Amino acid sequence: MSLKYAILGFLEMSPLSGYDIKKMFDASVQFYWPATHSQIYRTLDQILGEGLVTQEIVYQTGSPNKKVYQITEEGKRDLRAWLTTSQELPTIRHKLLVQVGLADQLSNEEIISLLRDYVAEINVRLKKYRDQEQMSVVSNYARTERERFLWHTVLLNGINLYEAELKWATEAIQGLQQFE
Amino acid sequence: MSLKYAILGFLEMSPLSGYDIKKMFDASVQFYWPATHSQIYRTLDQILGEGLVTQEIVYQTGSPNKKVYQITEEGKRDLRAWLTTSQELPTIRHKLLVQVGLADQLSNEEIISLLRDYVAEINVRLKKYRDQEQMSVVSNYARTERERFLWHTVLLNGINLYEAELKWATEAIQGLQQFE
DNA sequence: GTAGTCATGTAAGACGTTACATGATTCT
DNA sequence: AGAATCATGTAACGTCTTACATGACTAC
Repeated sequence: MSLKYAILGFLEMSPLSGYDIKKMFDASVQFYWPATHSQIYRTLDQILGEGLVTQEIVYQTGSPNKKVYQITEEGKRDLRAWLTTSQELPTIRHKLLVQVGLADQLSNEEIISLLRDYVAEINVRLKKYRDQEQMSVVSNYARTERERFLWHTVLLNGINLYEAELKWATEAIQGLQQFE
Repeated sequence: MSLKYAILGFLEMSPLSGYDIKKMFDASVQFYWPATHSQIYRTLDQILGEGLVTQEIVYQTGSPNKKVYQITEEGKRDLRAWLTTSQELPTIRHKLLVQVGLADQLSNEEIISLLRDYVAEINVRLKKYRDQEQMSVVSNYARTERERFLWHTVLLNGINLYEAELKWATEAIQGLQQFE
């Protein structure tokens, strides 16, 4: 149930509709906490039931009506409690590693092809991270210098991680060549 | 459905019971593809129905009877097809990063405490990886030099990854100190 | 005696993905 | 004419986790 807290975290900055929240996910936490709109709408219903948010229907002409959510005092307390609780290490389900571990029945070319595809996808991902860094999507929301620093720290994590993967993959390709 | 292929991969090395498979998961892929026994038994039932494995009941005295599974030709074909298919980048759901992104409402001490706990858990994890490297659990199963290399490559991935995380976390702690 | 290993399973619930469904407005 | 944006939702399905359930044997 971290989706719940990510949503509460955004609502703590300002009241938002489900649609707005989805956009904020895509513009920021997308890569380390993806969420679909169905998930978001369901979770909003749930936390509304728990009294962590209130809902206000905004009638619009030209665009569809929307439901704007606001965090309650109870929601803030709940969020704060979660934010100060240490979490367990993330579990990564890494298909490529499963493949590499079982790959002795493949040819070198086949394994290298898997690794090269991985490298290519990582480069795409890294570019997205660097674009985010440039555009500073997040700066629009960040209210303090410290908050900007925190978001930047989060971004750096992704860049570091994928650079480490890149290094690993190229070394693996090189190492494989001894089995020609 | 990668669990299915991880299981087929193990069965490709030798016939095994569900219990054996669970032990092999824990001794090798544990950190990048965890699985519980309920998941494994259900998946075995499923792939038995698909004709990818055959089942033989081994009656024992002293220990409970067991069901030993063997991969079929169809299973081997299916496995091979999956092994040569490029997978999408793994999605990591990283709670700590969600917390850090929303952490501006916390004090420096509170954030640093989160990061320190993270560092501590990573050190535990790294130790497990290094033990695996020493004990070479996998060497017992590896039939060729190349297979040993592949398993080692997989292990290295984890070590690289967590070392990158360690570096990131210590830098984050340092960076935070400018907001005293 | 009590904890651990061997060995299997079921059931409920939490969480996530994909597809289906609608409909006005605006931009190209 | 077609695509994108705004805006919400439901339903089915797939996957994963946790708890419940049993029972003999072995080692301390």
